[in-house]
Amino acid sequence: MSSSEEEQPKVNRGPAAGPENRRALIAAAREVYAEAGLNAPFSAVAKRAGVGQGSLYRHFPDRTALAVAVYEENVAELERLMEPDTSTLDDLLNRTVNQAMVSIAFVELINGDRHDPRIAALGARYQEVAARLLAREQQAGRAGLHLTIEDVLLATAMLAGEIARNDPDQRLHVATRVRGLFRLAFAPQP
Amino acid sequence: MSSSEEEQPKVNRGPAAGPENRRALIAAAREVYAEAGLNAPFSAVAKRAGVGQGSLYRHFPDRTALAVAVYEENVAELERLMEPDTSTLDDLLNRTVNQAMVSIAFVELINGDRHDPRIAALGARYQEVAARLLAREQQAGRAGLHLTIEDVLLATAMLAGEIARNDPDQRLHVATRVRGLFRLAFAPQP
Amino acid sequence: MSSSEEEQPKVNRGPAAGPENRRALIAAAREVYAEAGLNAPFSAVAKRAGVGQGSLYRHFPDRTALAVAVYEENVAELERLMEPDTSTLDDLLNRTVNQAMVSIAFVELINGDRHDPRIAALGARYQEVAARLLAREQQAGRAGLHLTIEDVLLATAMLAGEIARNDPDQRLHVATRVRGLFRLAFAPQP
Amino acid sequence: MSSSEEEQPKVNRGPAAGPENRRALIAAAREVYAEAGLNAPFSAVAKRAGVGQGSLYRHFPDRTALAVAVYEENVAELERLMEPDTSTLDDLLNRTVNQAMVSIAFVELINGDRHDPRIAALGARYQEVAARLLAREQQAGRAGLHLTIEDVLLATAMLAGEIARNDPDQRLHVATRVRGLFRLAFAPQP
DNA sequence: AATGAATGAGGCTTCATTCAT
DNA sequence: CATGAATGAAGCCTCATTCAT
Repeated sequence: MSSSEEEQPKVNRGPAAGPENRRALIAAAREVYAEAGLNAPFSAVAKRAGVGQGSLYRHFPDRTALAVAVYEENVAELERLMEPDTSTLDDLLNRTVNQAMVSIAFVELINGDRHDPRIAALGARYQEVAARLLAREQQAGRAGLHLTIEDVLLATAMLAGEIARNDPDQRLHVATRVRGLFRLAFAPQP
Repeated sequence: MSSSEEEQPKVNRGPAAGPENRRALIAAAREVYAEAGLNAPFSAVAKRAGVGQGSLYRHFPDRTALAVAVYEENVAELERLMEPDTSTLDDLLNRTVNQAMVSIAFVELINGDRHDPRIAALGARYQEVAARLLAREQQAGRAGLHLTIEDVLLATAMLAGEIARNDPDQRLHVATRVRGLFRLAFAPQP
Repeated sequence: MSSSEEEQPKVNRGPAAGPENRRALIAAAREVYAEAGLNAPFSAVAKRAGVGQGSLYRHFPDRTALAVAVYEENVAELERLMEPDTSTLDDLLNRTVNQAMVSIAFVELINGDRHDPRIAALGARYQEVAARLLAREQQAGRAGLHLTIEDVLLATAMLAGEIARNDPDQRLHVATRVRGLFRLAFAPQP
Repeated sequence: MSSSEEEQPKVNRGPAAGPENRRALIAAAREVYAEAGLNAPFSAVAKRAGVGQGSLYRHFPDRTALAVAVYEENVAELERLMEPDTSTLDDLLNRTVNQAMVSIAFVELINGDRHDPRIAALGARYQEVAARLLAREQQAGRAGLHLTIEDVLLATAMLAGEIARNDPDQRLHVATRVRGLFRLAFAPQP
């Protein structure tokens, strides 16, 4: 019984643990947020990551810093996925649904304090993706010319928000109906 | 600071103060909720109402009881306004916008714990109003037959939610664009 | 549905209700104490008695006053039961067991603040009963001459206290063993 | 009041204070319990120890954890003292008297929620000590064969309980009389 | 004299944040 | 740089007690 069941007294591994801790914290935060929302006790993240409170504060001086780090990855994924010439607004909605269903807190963050520059930066990247898709779809005649980028952003925000509000077992159904509404609203008008 | 800012030592005004306190609490709650959302400290409501903590608990044994009392009035107003034969789905959206703009927390409540029977009751009344309007509009050919009552409820929830998320000076603009989207989605399909 | 299920708004019955209320309060207190001990919320008694808080305070200005009123009846019963020439120390132990099993709080009271004159008065009456029994038993040669009244009081107090500490389903067993010990200790010594 | 009564603004002394705080908390608890019983405000312990509320909770997540820590020491002492071959049941009673006189709450604890596993563990150790002594005394012919371990446990519990109920200046006297009773009850029967 | 609401102090517990090691 | 304990403010809720009616 030398190692597996021991109560690891958690030796100070020194500076080397830096980047590793950072990653562990982000991963832990993602889990914690998914379970308890953005308002989960900050300390719960440190505990789940198996890292000291102090280290958490060193890496992420406040709540937002951590949340931004977590969801920076979400946006990055979105950018990657929307890259190909063939991706559509519908893909964006689709991806939005998936991310929202996995991680409700993303919505809370994006819709939280939009004035925080760090959040605004994330938002800008998101908007960039949406703008590209919209332009392409309109040129292809698959999206109405009445649509603005703002409309698209509003639609994704509302879709994600609505999914977040519903019980997990309702989400698929809700997502389907809401996307139905937006498809009608996005369609080229006669 | 001669009289209004005094720290009233707060004399026991007796049972007569009961109904008055109840009203004061609801009013205070409406303000507090508007400023800080549904999760504002419960005690802040008592303080703002100028009422003891205990009295708050006597009148409203828990958070939800208070919120329901506050928003019961909103729903009642809605019922009254949607009564006339001439009211439309558009009126509903319109009213939703107004209420949401005044009191963000209404949305939080309705979308909060929908399993709480007290909240469900409020929700049912809301749904009743929406259902009546939808039927009438469909008969009049002003709403598409593809629409279900659920679509309408989702639309109002999303509209209100989106308004709530935005800064006050953005709300009118946001409301306008969102309503534009839903008008397209609601229209009779060719 | 005129009377049975109504939410009696509890009309102020005026002075007439005085004595009746007093009795109701004592009865309610006995129940409440039995369920939750002497430290049960004072207000719970008023509620159970169906009487206003104010009336409770009028009749019994403090916790002790109420408890004393409740257990005055216990002592009176004891006095009555120990009256006959044939009653023995064993009867006293027996009765002690019964009362303790019914109402643990009696023990708490007697063992509470013995300096409170009201409690002391109850105690004196109790002691009087015990003294009479002891004298009689010693004369009859059924109790050892080494015994003092204090011994008897200590024994009953400890017996009651021990019963009170145990789970209800253990009490009978505990009472039996403890009485066995005291019978040996009380017996005339060779 | 130059230095000892100062309102120390309380600087964070760092982790080093940990073990020291733990000891201070146990010591403070012992005092507080002695003065006000096991139900003394939990926070009073923190205050008396000169330690933050949070630290108290960190060291002892609940009331019972603290009480067990406090009285673990009592049992340990008992075990040590009853070790020698020459110790007797009388020594146990004697020691019980001493501990009870110092620390009333020990009795409350052991007799409190016996179902709590932590308390049960303490109780088991206590019982073990008593059982060993009883066996030895019976073999030596100094204790009656009618006695069971349960009798001994009941006797010590009642003795301690009775001491706890009395005013400090009465305790020695009470202890003497009660022990007299139990000596008779424990003696080998003719 | 009864009623029951009002009041607020007090105890509990949870976290955000700091800081010695 | 990491660690994890210390700190205390803040919100929660429950009563004991008072008092207008």
